[in-house]
Amino acid sequence: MDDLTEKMAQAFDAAPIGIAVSHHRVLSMCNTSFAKMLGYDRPDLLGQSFRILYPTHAEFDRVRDIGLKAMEEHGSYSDERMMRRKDGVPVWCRFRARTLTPADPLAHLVMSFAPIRDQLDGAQLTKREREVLSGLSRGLTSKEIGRELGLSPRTIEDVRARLLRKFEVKNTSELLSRMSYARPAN
Amino acid sequence: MDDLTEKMAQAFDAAPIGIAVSHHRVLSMCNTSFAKMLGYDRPDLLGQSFRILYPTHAEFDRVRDIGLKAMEEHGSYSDERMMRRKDGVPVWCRFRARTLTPADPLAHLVMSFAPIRDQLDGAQLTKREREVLSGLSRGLTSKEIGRELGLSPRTIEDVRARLLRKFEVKNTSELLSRMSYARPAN
DNA sequence: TGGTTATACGGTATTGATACCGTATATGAT
DNA sequence: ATCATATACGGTATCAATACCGTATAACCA
Repeated sequence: MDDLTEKMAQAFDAAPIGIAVSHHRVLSMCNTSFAKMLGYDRPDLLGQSFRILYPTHAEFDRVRDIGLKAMEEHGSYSDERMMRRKDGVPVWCRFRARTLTPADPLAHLVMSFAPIRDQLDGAQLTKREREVLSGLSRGLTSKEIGRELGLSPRTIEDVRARLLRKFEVKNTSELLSRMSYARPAN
Repeated sequence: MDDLTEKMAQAFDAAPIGIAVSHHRVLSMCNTSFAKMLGYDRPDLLGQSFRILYPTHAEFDRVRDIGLKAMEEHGSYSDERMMRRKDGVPVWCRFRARTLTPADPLAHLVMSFAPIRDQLDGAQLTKREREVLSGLSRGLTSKEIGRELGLSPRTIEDVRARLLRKFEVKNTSELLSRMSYARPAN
């Protein structure tokens, strides 16, 4: 094997950001940063379903279809999401994905994960707050988020109001300018 | 060479985030995302000084000492910085670095670079668009931004509408979720 | 020279966001 | 046990955002 490949493999493993490869939501490769970020050793993770890295099965199901359309069109997608560490502590991450198979995005995915807040901050957000935040960052209205979560739009407004209070911001725009991030260029 | 190394090298290159390795500020390895982000092909970059990737020599000097102390203590460092694309266009990045040689951090660095703003196919934001974006990210209304810039609120709405069209987003929330850290106008 | 875009401003109409009022249940902490 | 908080939902009122209609000027580019 050539020196170039060796160097790339070393850079992969030493990267200051978590990187993982999946095939149909099963992890086939990851670097040390990724494993450590989630409290595992790499051998524990290889071959595992991504299910164990999400807080709940519902969350695992929910995120599956998010971004599928963007990946079919642009080959890439990003958002922010909560991952679950081995000890159960939630980790709030900037997530970026690129598919190598745009026709069937989940068939071969390469992802990067960067923790954006310490665990304490992340843990302070409730499940509902994360779900609503996810919708807001995708530009959905209260009505649309309510439909997605099977709740009254009125309840979404309550949750959003709580988020605004917690982060001491004036409105949703200011909230998202603090919580969100950009899609990777390709 | 074993299959594991091969897989790691593939993941490195397909990662949705720029990754680079340097020895004393000379780039020894990078992935395709990194090269493309800055408008190069990888072979153009290998062996080059990082100098060419910064807007000015002064900026190149300035960032050298930034984070050195943090890396000596923790082995890693992160900030936001401006990189310079081959065509001269500045690119704002979330920068993360890990040193493999804490005693002399710059001796062996592994870095990740994530653009924090969409590239819009090379097109750039106008001065007005940046000014308005800055106001929006601070949660100001059109009326408030208009007052700040000495313009009619109506004009602010025009600029905002243009931003929404350019980035193909539904509303200001989705816009800001992609733009994070809007920079004040220059 | 005409076409495109950015800028700047006016109007109107509809929808969404935000802030209040209220009730109710469940949970967890002091 | 009481208090605080999260959840969930109803109403109303007001303001902002968004999408249209229009005009006008200036810059740049083929």
